[in-house]
Amino acid sequence: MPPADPTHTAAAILDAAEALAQTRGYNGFSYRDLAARVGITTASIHYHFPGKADLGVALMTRYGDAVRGATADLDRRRPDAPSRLRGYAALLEAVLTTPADADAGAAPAAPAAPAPAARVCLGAMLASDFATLPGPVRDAVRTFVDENVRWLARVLAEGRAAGTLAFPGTPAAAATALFSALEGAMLVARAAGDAGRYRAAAAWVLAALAPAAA
Amino acid sequence: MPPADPTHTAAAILDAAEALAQTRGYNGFSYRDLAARVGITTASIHYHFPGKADLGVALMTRYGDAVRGATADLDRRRPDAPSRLRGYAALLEAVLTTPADADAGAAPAAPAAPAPAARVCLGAMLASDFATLPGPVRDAVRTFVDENVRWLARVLAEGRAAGTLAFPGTPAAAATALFSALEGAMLVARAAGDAGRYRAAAAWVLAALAPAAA
DNA sequence: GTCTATAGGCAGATAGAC
DNA sequence: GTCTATCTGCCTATAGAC
Repeated sequence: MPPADPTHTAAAILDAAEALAQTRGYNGFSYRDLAARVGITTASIHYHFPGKADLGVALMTRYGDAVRGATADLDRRRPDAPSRLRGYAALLEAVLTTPADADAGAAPAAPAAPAPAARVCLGAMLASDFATLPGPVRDAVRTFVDENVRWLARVLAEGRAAGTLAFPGTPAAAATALFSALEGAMLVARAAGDAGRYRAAAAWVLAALAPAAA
Repeated sequence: MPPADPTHTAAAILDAAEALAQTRGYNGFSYRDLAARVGITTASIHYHFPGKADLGVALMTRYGDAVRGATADLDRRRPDAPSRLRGYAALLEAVLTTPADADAGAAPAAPAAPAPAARVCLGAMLASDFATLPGPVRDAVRTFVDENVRWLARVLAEGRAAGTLAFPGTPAAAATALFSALEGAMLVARAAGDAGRYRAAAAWVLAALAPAAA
């Protein structure tokens, strides 16, 4: 164990925080939880992230970077708009099916936790906690939502122009609805304890965007 | 002030708890917050609701009852499926535009709160908090989601049969997607600080369900 | 029913040694 | 960088008087 590697430690903290925030929300985990999972003390975490707001911003920013990278990949590797949208939906589905304790070392059997629960897109979780978020974290959440909706709107517009997609209204409105449906479906699927609910909702929205459908 | 009216006091507690839970989530408010708003002490609240789980169940159940009443009204008063769906969307929009402090007495200027934030459907808020919810509250959330999706599926099926709606897939899948989109749109709209985002998303999904659209 | 008083625990955060 | 130790404040909850 390399006891001195700030980058690694910070990343490990963020990994643990991400898993916890995606399952329990911004107020649902503490420095104590992180410390236990990463294997250091809370004071050490404060060294890397002075306040929880700093952690929150770093978390949402890193997550946004990852999603941006993934959508850029879809732009490169997928041939048309429908395929890109399917790829985006699959991206979120992967979050939903990633084990909640898929990083960090500890946290074997929950001592007093209600029970396990699936992960949800970090954007949806922090949007739910919006009222209690520090200002800077709010800004990061807004940026994440805007970026995703803008990317979807662009893909939607391209698909319509190419004739591979058909839908009423503006691409922006459709993008907001699509993003909302996917994020909402993650919450519904988790509450139902059935990832199939997400798949069904995602497939339906995508089908509704098909040129010959509706 | 009638100092002895259990029904009224319990209702006042639930009113305050509802407003807080819709803005800040299940873990975002305390007995102390409620006590301050209702004008009694935390011990008195424990008299009406022994534990927070009891409060949570009562909260979600009462909310579900109210929505059930509203959908039953739509069944009675609206002539066709599209109109009923518009009414349902308007129902949720009303939640979003209801001031967060639309009940209880106190809570004038927030002393250390990040800022005000809109309400969101209680079902969406508690679904976000799902991992941290006591078992009985989880069950109540599941029931709420199921009931709403089932109602939407029934309306969707009737609309398709009557030719007033057209959509791909099963009514159940469409209902899940529709519900997810509306709930998700509330979160997006609040994060954006713009209720218009909800309206745009809701209008789009409803347009996508029109017989001639897509 | 509502109160005062208090328990016992966890939260985020800091000081200072190593 | 990481630690021990500690502070202050909030949380849910209970005991017992009125």
